Amino acid sequence: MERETSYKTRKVISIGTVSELTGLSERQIRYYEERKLVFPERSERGSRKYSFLDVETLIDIANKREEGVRTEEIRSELKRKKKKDDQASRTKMIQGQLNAQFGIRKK
Amino acid sequence: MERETSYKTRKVISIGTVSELTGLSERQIRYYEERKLVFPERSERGSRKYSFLDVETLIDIANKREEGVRTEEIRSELKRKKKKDDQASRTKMIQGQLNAQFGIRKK
DNA sequence: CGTGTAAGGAATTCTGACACG
DNA sequence: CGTGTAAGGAATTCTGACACG
Repeated sequence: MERETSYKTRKVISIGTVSELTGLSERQIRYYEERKLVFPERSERGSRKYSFLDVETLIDIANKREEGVRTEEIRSELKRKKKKDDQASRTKMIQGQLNAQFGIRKK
Repeated sequence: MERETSYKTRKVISIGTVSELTGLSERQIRYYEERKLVFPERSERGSRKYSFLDVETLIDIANKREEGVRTEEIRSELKRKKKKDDQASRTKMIQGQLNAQFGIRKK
């Protein structure tokens, strides 16, 4: 069951556009990758590709950084949030499977 | 009331990526713009930027072309579809305004 | 630690044109 | 009509490094 990647998480935006969208320099964006805060994919020829979700994450990072939060601290916060989101998504997926099998009505 | 452009319609994808996503050559993509089938925006320095919706439109175009449909014909079909969509969107917006003003409950 | 910058190269994108038809 | 291609230039992106601190 191939889930088509959504508009929000599909990695198609190049770093220059991400820079415009976030107000961050390309240097900063690459550095946050080095510090494991964001995980762009690479195109065939090696250029970084980001999703809208990545852009939002980067905006969050920019805000935290302005408050003086260190990248290491931001990284652990993001990890916590990710874990939570993953759980929510797993729950939702299981719910979907139940609906599919037993035809539970929603709405 | 500034509507934040959605992930689907925000124009952020460059032509190389669109080419990968659609299987069309850059030449073809530019040509379809010349024939008014798609309307990319331009970045500050002039490179074309497409939305996910544009990508879907281009895939539709590719399918039609494979059937031998001429670009001019595709253009008028797209115009018809666009008119319909615009009407649906206008209806929805008015509905939203009504809800906002009179607090009509949905769900 | 976080970010700027100069460096050199490789890949991207653009436009206008010629080609075939 | 629809698409390929070679052409030349301008802008993009990449990496590794030095700098400040």
